[in-house]
Amino acid sequence: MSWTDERIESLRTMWEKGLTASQIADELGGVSRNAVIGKAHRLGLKSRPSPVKATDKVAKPVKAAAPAAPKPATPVAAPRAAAPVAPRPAAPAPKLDAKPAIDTPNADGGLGDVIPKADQPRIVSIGPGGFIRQGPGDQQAPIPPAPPRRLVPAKPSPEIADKTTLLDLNDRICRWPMGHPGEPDFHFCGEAVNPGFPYCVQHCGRAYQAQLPRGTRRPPPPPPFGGPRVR
DNA sequence: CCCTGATTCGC
DNA sequence: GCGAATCAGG
Repeated sequence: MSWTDERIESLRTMWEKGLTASQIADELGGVSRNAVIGKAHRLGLKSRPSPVKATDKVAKPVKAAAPAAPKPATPVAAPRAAAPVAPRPAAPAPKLDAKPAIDTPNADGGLGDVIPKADQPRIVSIGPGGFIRQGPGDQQAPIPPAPPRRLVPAKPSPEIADKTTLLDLNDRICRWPMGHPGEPDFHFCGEAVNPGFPYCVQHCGRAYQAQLPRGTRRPPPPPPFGGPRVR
């Protein structure tokens, strides 16, 4: 697999959403966790609560320590420690624990209890497929074209026999995705659409809320549509 | 052991 | 540029 623009874009999004490299690799498919991390770094986006931090304690007695002897001309090649070990940056990250527990698909209908995030400067809503909708003020990339994740040939299986599949979509039923493309239970909402919109009334609320007039106090932050990994 | 991300380095 | 191998903390 190669890093197409789409795949890179997905990688960026997921990485910024806090997904682990494994999850991202899993989601993208065809790449390893390492590949994802490597790519992320090459893209410049890095640094995230890493389990490995400052190794300030001892001068890495990993291999070929030899702190005293400046190794004049060691015949025996010193594999990795050949270069002078520079002190690691060790960013003083302000301890932010707790995983991104943002993913809590609220059951339909009851969006009553939601935690009013006071420290959230701007409202970011999540679009179908877990894509972030951005306000007019902070557009950054032309991602409007359909969220192209891996699409599978809509394999018919007993589990989705009564679900709304890709093939069942038409302009009168809600096409809000439930689950993730490629997964066995992936299907669409299937409710009657809110006339003029591609989604039912309820999902229109999810899809368009970020575009409501600024004054409209409508904090119930979207129970973010399942992050990639709902199950 | 498992997981995580960071880094190195041969390709 | 890519990613396996490796390292290192949880």
